[in-house]
Amino acid sequence: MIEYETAEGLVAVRLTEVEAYAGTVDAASHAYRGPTRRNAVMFGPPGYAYVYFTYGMHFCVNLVCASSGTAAAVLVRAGQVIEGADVAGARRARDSTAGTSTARTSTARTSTARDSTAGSSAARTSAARNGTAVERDLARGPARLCQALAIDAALNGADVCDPASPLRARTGERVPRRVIRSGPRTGVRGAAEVPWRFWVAGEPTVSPYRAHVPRARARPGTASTPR
DNA sequence: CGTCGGATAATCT
DNA sequence: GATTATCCGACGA
Repeated sequence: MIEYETAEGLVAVRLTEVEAYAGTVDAASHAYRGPTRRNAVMFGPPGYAYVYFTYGMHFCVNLVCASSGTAAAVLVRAGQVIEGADVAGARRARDSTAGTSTARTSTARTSTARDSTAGSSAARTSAARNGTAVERDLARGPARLCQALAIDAALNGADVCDPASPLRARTGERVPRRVIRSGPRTGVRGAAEVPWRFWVAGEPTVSPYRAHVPRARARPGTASTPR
């Protein structure tokens, strides 16, 4: 489990999906080419958060795993929000509507209905609230998880093993070995065949797998000059 | 359901 | 200047 406590409240996530990165010997790792300013935390002692910013808009969080000098870390990819779903949902709604026309979200005030755990298939009432899907997607993916927890660059280097730290990793219920699956890591270019993505079978909060897609950006010279 | 392209800025060469 | 450990909305079936 990973949890973060702020003035807005506590949000706790039970992890269902992670990815391992092996540092300088792993072509998929940010540490592959040696220490830099960005990956410095990974080369430090274990038990700290390595937070990076990517695609110009997203944060992702790793937990550093090996002792100083070895840049091994685990990317926290997805999980189930088990506490503070209302806070997490408000953050997600806020952030995703940043660019759209609708600035105010009607769901912000009535988000107390998070009781559903039984087999009720109710939900998709009309267009207003589709609570089930929203709840499932709260932390489904590394950037969404950071959004739900409000993790940003300020938390890079945070001590996640200190119980007094606002951001902390905690041991939860043990997952039986046989329900853990593994496969290639998501969206990475180098060492894509290495099966170091791990997830809990059958969990709806596990993010969909996506292979790396090389993205050739629009031509620098042509884009800005309409004619 | 599925695939496709745009957004957007820190980081490294 | 190119690339990116991503997400979202649009569009087609």
